[in-house]
Amino acid sequence: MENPEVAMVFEEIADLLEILGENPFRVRAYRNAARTIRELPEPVEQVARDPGRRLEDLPGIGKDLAEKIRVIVNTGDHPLRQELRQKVPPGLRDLLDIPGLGPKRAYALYKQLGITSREELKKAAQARRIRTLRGFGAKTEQAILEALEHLEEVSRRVYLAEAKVFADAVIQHLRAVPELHQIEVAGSFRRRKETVGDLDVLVTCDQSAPVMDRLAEYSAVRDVLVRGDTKMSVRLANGMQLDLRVVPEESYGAALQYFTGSQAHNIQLRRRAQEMGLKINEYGVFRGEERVAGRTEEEVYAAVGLPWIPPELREARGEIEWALEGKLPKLVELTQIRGDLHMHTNVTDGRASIEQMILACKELGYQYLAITDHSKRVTVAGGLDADALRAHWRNIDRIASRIAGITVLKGVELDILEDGSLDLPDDVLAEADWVVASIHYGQNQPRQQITRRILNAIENKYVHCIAHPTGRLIGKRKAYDVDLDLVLKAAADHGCFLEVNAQPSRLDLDDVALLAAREKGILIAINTDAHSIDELRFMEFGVYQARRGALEAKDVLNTRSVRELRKLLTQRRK
DNA sequence: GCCGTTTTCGGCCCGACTGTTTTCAGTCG
Repeated sequence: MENPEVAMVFEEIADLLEILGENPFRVRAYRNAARTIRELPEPVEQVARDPGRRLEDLPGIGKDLAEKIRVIVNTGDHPLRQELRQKVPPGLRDLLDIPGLGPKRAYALYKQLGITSREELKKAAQARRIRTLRGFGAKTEQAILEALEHLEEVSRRVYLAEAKVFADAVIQHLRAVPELHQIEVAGSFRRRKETVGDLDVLVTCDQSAPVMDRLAEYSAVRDVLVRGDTKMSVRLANGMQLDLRVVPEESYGAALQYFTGSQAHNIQLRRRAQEMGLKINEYGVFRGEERVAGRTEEEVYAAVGLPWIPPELREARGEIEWALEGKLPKLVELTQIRGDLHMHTNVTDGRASIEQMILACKELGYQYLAITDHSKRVTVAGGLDADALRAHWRNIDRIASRIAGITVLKGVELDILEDGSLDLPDDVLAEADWVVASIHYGQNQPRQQITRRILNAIENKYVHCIAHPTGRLIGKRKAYDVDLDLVLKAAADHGCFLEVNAQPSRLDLDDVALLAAREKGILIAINTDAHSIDELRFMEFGVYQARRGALEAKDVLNTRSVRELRKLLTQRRK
């Protein structure tokens, strides 16, 4: 049983308990457990079945939840969920996604009007029956109707890359206001999550009116939703909501910390403050009435005895412990990237020529690049057979010899075929400087089969790296049903590299997998998989994902010099 | 339901906002 499945049982139990008005801390315990399991880098089922391991050692898992996990992995479900479903129709959970509706009101709607789905809710609202309930009014009823209309848009998350286009543009637009001092986008955007729901923009300024006026007239603002003295919300052209908050200078750091989150990180931080007799809120760190910090984030963290923690790590995955022990990683930075090892040219499905790609990489300041066009199986992309590939490589050599100051590796994106074999024979691969292997076909194979395919590739010494190792397309296509734990183990054992694919829709390996890969000492290549010159700029997003996985420069293959790189590639083939 | 060099019981992050209400519960981030 997969971790997300186990986590979903606990999530549902948490929702149902909450709707029933159970102890909120008991609800939180189930949610914490769900999160722990979802982010566990190995199958929780494996921990449960290993007599040498204790589920109780996992954070937030005590005796009771450990037993429940055992029941779930053995039976696929837990009686408590069934019991709760008797008391609360499961459809009621769907109401929790509607802004303004929480567990209490959802239960009131069910108890008093018998509503058990969004559809029934809509009918009741249209019939003006909701306003008759105590605690509800005409405004709430109207808000529910509107929320139901726009639910898809409201709950939509966009790729970080898309959010960044808007965030950068808004910041640039607002900077023109002379009254503006500081401005930054907080929230999950600042933590560089792979998708972003809305933008939280913080500013300090002499007067808020000119800043808000300027935002209102921005071309990408579709609607102004709310405008007060210190807060303004707008809807952007792509459907995203943007919240602008004006905060006092002396609270800027505290507000930035607060609005950057994550919520789980903030809870841990505040608990620590509490133990020290302090209180943290968005206005500062307080001892009694006295503000002891708040102007900068560094100040806020220092007030609770911690160094500043990079936003990408603020997910309550042990970063506060790292900070306390002086073990915070020195995260890899874009400027440390010396080359890009996965890209395509117009010889297969790319848009730019060999020469254009080389020149563009040189322009980016890289020391090297690898050209990795598709192998023959990928027919839709015009994949190359052995002869065509050899000719392509000769061509690359010829063009590269004319361009000084950058090293060009002759590579290939080698298809891992459905039967587990590789698309080109070893003698051809041996002639390549660099081989990335990946799956394009047979993505729906059962777990064992598809895992075996990837292991075959890892075990072949001519394969340097596995590209986009899970094949997911965020929000569009699920990952292959691959046993990532086995893949990581094999990669570590065989010295095979794994990729973070920097395409905004891919970004796999993801942060959680990277944390596990880092533990195992696997070297990660951050590659753009660019199909055009523009896409070389996606490197930034790959680096963000690597940072969320706590990777340092030493953990990343393509921070190495050409010499070191060549040495590592040779080692792999021994 | 979890957790503990102040605790095995009594805590569990914190404040703003909204709409509904006459002092606040529910929701949200």
